[in-house]
Amino acid sequence: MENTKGHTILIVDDEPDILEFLSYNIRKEGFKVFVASNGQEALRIVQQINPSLILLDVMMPIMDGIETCQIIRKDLNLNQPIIAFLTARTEDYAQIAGFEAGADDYINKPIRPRLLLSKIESLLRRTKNSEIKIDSSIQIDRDRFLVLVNGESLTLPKKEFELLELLASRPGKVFNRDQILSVVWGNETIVGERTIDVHIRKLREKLGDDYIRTIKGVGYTFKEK
Amino acid sequence: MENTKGHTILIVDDEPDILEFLSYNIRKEGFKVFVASNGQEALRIVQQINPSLILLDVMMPIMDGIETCQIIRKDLNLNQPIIAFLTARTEDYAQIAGFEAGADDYINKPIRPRLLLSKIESLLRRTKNSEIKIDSSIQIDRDRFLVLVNGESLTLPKKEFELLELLASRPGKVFNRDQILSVVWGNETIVGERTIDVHIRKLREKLGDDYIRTIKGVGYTFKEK
DNA sequence: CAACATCCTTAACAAACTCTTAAAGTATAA
DNA sequence: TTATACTTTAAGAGTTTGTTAAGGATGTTG
Repeated sequence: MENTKGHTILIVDDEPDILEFLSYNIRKEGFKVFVASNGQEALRIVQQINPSLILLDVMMPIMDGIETCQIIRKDLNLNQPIIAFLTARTEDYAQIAGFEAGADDYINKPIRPRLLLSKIESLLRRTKNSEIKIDSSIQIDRDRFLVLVNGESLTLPKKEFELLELLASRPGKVFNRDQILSVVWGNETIVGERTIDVHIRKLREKLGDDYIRTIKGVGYTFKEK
Repeated sequence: MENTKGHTILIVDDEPDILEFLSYNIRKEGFKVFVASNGQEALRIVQQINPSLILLDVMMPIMDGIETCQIIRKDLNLNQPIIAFLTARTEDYAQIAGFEAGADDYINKPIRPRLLLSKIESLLRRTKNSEIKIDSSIQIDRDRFLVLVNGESLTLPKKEFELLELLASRPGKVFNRDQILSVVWGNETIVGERTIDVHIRKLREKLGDDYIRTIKGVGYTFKEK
């Protein structure tokens, strides 16, 4: 996979302190950073630099983040950037509006640099990676929580999706029950012996029996190729 | 089976506390331990020490674990190490990305020393490369739990697979019944005298009679070359 | 807020598969 | 030849997984 460094990032916030704090930290990691202090300014800059990622404050004078986001999403000439909103924890209503406007993620203030940076890297990685294409007959879209099987699109419940995502991330590899449990359920959660099987059952019901194979005494594997 | 001690382990994490905690515990068990605090440093050290196993934090500054893993996996000059990711359960996306990047396993934080050590031992027990290639006519793939014989792929039951794995791990070497029992069945399990023979029978049935030879009064051996 | 829907988990039983054993047959070495 | 060690077969004991239904938790809608 490609190095995430060298990407262009635009930060939009009306508070100069935050702008400086963020740009300093992000620049230090080797990204190209541009800044804007309101939505209008942001739009102008976006046209010129075509950033890979925009960190967008929600509450700003002149033009707020949600409006800005909507305008960017409608602009078909743009190489659509990843957009992450910066919000205070209390503005939870904003998150919903934000997703509707086309945001990819949220970052809560106060912002911890280290967490921010790893989130940025993971967001940038997602550009290339948000779709797993197993073969022509099945596709997994992480952003939309969607699975395409033979042209039909399915939305799976969370656990089923995560389980499928894990198995499909390495077709052919056999995942044993411990590995499945600790990825999908976490190490602390204790669930009964049959829980995995039931979810496998449901996946097979929805996808067809050809995709997931049982290796008895070992685990499960997603069909290769 | 070979002692797992004496292996070289590289631990990579940006938090000094974790680094110290882990290296103390792992060293105590007799492993050679090296440490690095980010991906770049890890890459340099890997070149020099060629570790058997790398414990790799996902979120790190400068270069994160996933990128590091990808680079290592692409380096054909390297004797490919086993790679286990260290993750917090909340970073669920990272776990899956980790598998895609070529991880063999992952260990969830917070880390409990006992569990960690037993996981390390079980990881090291695998051969470094997950494929044993005996010759052009037979191949054993642990990841996929698969045996390729003359182009045909077989999935063997667990015990048969483990037995074959043992014999094939050192073609030509004669394993006596005690050795086979203690590796495949474990030292505690007591099974009858004929059990091994029956499994050998089944293997010969599936692979053909040419691969496993009986040395009467001594044990079994896998054909050399 | 009641009624309804969805998801996750569990429990109980069924089904499938694996492993072990016993028993009888065959090869081998002394 | 005869004892010993291995081979082969088949049955059933044992283990693992599949399936179904039901209940609790949570979310959604009128």
